[in-house]
Amino acid sequence: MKGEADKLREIREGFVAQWGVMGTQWGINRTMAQIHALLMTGADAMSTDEVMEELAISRGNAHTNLKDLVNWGLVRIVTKKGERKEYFEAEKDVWEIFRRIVEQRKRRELDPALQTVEGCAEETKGMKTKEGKAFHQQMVQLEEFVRFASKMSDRVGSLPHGKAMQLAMKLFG
Amino acid sequence: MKGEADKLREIREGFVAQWGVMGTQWGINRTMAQIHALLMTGADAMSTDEVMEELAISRGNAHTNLKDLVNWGLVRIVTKKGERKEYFEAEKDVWEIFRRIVEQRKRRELDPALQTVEGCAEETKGMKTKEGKAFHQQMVQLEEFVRFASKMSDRVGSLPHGKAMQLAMKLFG
DNA sequence: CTAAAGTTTCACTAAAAACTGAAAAAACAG
DNA sequence: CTGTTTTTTCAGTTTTTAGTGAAACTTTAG
Repeated sequence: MKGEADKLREIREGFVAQWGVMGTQWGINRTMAQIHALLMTGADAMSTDEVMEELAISRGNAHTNLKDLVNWGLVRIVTKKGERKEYFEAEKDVWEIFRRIVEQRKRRELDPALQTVEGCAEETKGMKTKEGKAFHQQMVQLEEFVRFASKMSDRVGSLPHGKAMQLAMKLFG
Repeated sequence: MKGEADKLREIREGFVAQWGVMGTQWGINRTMAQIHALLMTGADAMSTDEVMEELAISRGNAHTNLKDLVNWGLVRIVTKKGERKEYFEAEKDVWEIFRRIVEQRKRRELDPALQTVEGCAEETKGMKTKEGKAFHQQMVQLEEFVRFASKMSDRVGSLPHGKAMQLAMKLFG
């Protein structure tokens, strides 16, 4: 008969693998998503070596992706007293995870888009031809939208979990 | 002296190129983003050959990405009377573009995630160990969140432009 | 039907991204 | 300091994804 611990390990491995696959579809690399899943579902913080072992990946790969996760604010470094090694621990609160992701994506995707679109809108401001006006108009629309999205991201980031849910539910029924 | 048309062409080319770069960061391939930018900022629908010419890409590439854009609902096929060729025309309304993207991403990213997480929550339902309970709890949290996100996506998709802005502004100031 | 125009597919190539493993650098205990 | 442990970097390799171009297929005009 199979113990509960074995069954859990199996299910967890399945989750980690699946999360990895989904990561690739999200435009995140597989390893990073897998490490995240692993840390998110584990009781204790893990060392680089433990992560390497568990996922059968190289040190370089483990290291880079752990550090990337730290940069995303999804994982933090902890140290155990008397030990020299770094351990990694994931943020587990789902709303907090969401906030961090929104924040980063805003920074990486929205902000650069805004710059581009702003520039194009500015440079076509006074155009007189039909094409020029249409292009300018399109850029203005886009700019407005990106600004809006940007603002929304900021707001989401500043709402605490419960409040957000409440408001959103009121808004959308 | 440089004419307005020339300047516009230059700016537009810049926009198309930039949009392509941003596409890659969004996890969308460069060509697809470029074609989208091209069609979004042009007055008329374009044929496959025109797109090939403008972006200096192969027929296969142009074809595949145009069809992908059609599948995303961001571009539609139009035919000119008396002509046999297919022409492609982009949705230009920014809010409508946003809705389509939300809809597709939900289908491609949220729905599969929900399945995975649901499964893991279900399979660990009755677990008795500390680890088992913790894992289950984490899965339940995730499931709730994904369901919430899913619902929000649907709601966004069903709101008309003006209404959405209004409501959102009220909500977030 | 036949031929021309247009669309789709696909084996192959090119480019980009991810990963490895080992060496270098940094941190630290004694 | 010196030796040991741990972290970081990076040149080279593998894997994955994107793109090419020509052939196959489809559609329609004559």
